[in-house]
Amino acid sequence: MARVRDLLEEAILAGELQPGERLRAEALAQRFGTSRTPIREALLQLEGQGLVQVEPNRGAVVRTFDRDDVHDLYEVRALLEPAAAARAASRITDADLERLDALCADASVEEQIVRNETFHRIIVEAAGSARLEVAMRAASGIPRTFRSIFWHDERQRADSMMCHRRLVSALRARDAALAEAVMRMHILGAIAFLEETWPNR
Amino acid sequence: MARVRDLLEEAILAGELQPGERLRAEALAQRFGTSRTPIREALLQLEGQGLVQVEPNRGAVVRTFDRDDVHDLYEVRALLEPAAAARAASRITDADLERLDALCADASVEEQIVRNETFHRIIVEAAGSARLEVAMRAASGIPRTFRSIFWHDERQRADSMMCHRRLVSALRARDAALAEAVMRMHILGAIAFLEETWPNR
DNA sequence: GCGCAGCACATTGCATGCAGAATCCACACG
DNA sequence: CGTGTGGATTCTGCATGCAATGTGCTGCGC
Repeated sequence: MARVRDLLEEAILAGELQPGERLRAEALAQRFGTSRTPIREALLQLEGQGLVQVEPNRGAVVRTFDRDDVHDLYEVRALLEPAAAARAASRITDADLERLDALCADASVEEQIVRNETFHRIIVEAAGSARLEVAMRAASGIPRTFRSIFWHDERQRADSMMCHRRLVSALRARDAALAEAVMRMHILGAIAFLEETWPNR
Repeated sequence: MARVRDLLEEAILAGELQPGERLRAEALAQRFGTSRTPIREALLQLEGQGLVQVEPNRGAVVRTFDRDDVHDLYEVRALLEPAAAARAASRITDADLERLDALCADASVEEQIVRNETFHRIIVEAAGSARLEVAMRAASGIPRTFRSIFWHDERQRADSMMCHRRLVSALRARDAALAEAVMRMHILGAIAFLEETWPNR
């Protein structure tokens, strides 16, 4: 079932299953070569991650995101991730620092969107707080198309990469306050960009 | 199934099913008068709330909480709830303010533990952020015995009630900054008490 | 032509059977 | 007396059938 859940999650994040799309158990079961039971279980788990909406007796749909949802989500990230970065500063391993470094290398835009997710996930995991991790999981899942808004803007992309590099050096220096500040700037910057690009109502 | 999940959740929070206790599907199915299928589904959902640990092919247990887990949990709350209070200040309805007021009335210690949960839940819901709500749900579930540590201390209990009352008046005055500050003090106070009462290691 | 009732179909929710994994216990061996 | 191995037993994970709920369509009345 974990396999089915991960495949489903990936299909939603990748936009293969689009927001608003009805998720019929039988169809998904055939697609993944299982029965309806593991599908139901996966859908319930993904509901807990905010990716899917399940209504009793009416089935599941991929959750839709409007501008306010995305804004909402980034505000929660702005609360959690700076704290994660601060905690990570004193705990992150050299191996993870290497991985973060590698993720800062140049790449195509599509590649960067995926790398960005990995980058942030490594930091949250390095914070070593199980609760923080589940809270982030609940808060951060969103189809990549919604993030691509940020990554297709030249300046915003450059800003992000700069923040990432500075984050790595702050973490390497074990400077919790700096890591926290950079992460906060990084996310608040994204919110500001969102508000410019996609003004409220 | 929602019914089964809520009953299970309540049984865990109430301490009826104790931390570490093995949760066998068949036994729970009999207890709730259903089959194993809805039980499995409920367990998976509760895993997303951090109340249960499910290991593939090995079954589910009520999650155990040690001092560090509780500390961890309160640190995440310290990040989320002040922001929730700030948002709630401009959105909370008069009806909810009344309910909060009512929850501040004197009551037995047991009653206060339950009321405290309701009090905080109302504020988080009043914040009107779906993501914040699920993040809090992921972060805040814990059997009540662990909270009773706080509520059985005379001074800590008085402090908490004072914070609650000041929160209500800040919210009523629509003072976001004050509500946020009071909530932060409330939770950091709890953390400080935890560190005094149950020192690290 | 429009709206509503009733029916047929699609889909979910739950119970149950079965295969396979994990656990437990007895017994043999060092 | 402790340790390891084999088999019986328990339990989970999944597939499937069936009942119940929801949906959409057809045809009838207006």
